[in-house]
Amino acid sequence: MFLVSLIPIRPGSASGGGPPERRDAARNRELLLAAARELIDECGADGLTMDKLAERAGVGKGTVFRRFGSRAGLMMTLLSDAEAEFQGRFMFGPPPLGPGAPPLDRLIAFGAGRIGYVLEYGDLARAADHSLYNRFEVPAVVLWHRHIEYLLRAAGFDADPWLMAMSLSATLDPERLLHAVRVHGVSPERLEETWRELVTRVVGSAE
Amino acid sequence: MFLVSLIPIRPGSASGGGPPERRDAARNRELLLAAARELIDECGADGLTMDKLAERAGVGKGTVFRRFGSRAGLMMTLLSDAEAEFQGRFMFGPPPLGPGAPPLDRLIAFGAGRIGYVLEYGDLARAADHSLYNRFEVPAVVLWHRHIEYLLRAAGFDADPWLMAMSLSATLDPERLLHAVRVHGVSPERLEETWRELVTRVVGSAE
DNA sequence: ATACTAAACGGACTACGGTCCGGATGTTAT
DNA sequence: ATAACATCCGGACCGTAGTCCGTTTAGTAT
Repeated sequence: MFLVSLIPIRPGSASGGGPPERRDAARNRELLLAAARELIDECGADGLTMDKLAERAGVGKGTVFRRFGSRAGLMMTLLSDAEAEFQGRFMFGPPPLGPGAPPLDRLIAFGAGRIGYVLEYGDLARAADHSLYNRFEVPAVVLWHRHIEYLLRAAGFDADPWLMAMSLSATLDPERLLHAVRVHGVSPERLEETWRELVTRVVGSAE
Repeated sequence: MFLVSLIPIRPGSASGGGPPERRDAARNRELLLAAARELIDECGADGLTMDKLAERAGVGKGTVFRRFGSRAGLMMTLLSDAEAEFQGRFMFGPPPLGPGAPPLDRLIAFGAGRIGYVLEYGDLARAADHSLYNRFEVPAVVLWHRHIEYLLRAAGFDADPWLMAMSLSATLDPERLLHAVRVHGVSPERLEETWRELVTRVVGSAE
């Protein structure tokens, strides 16, 4: 089963190609991930700074950035298990999220799944999204986009599915979802219902 | 004609309430705005730093932040004329953007107007959007949201117009629009067309 | 004019993300 | 075992947004 990484750099020992990782590097990665989880437990994802992380893990700051590339890269790594699980569900899992259900049902389920994911991981998901530069070029983000585009096409939506997929993705942006829930008290059910309404109408008129 | 400021702080001598501004403060504001426009001409909006701005204007850094609150606040101030003009058009101007046209036509025109605005001001609009904290609570942003919500209701959309307006707003986010245009070569016409498609379908099925 | 006060000033300071490079370390070929 | 080499390490360093507080100054009352 092919999964697309949330992170653009080597995720460990797997993912073919290059030479294997040196043992000290692997050890430091584990130290860093453990320290990161500790810090997030104590201070929340927003309270994690790269300096604190380096100190806690007992490594230099350069090591942190060599491993993860950026703060967002670190957050993506911490989410990669959950991300892989979600990818597995919408690509190969049971309907309606996985293949087998009508495209519209899959689209609705995809949004609900993504909303649940974002609300579950909260600040972590938001921090992982804050790439600033290539926020839209992260492999996993590209995959979501292509999945939505594919479902739109499958549902018979022919007018610029690529761009419409981009617009629909915008709706699921973690920052916006969390803001709606935390500041305006919107319930997850309302979020899911609005997504359902949105995609139903976008796809529905395409028949 | 009531216009809602893009910036939450006193925009100058007008906007009643508090005591008038001291003359040195007013002079420094003008110095800063002139210096900011110069720097943006020379280095682009992304190349403007608060230190360079303070130095160029010949004032202390503290003064810059007392005036504008943040980098995003400065950018909003620089955009406030254009923003006021846009507000005037969609609230009081001629149809289809202004009142008089059917709600759906106004919605379509609003998106097209906003797309044009974002593409015209580019990095400046993006920088102004980067508040990070209360990005969604800026008065002008709230106004756009309420305008979309109002038009949705007027068009007969009854299922959670507030949240649907938020979803539709997400589509017009400067970062996304600029990314689509600059990285993926999407034309403004395609953006407008997708917006038209989106709101037509959302509103259309509501009858 | 003078004294007084509230506002504004300036720039040193902090916090943070991210970069750099000389030195240390693991891996591998001989 | 040794040498050679690629990789990794650490932490000093940088640029930037934003804060703080002792000092200065504009407006005002006398």
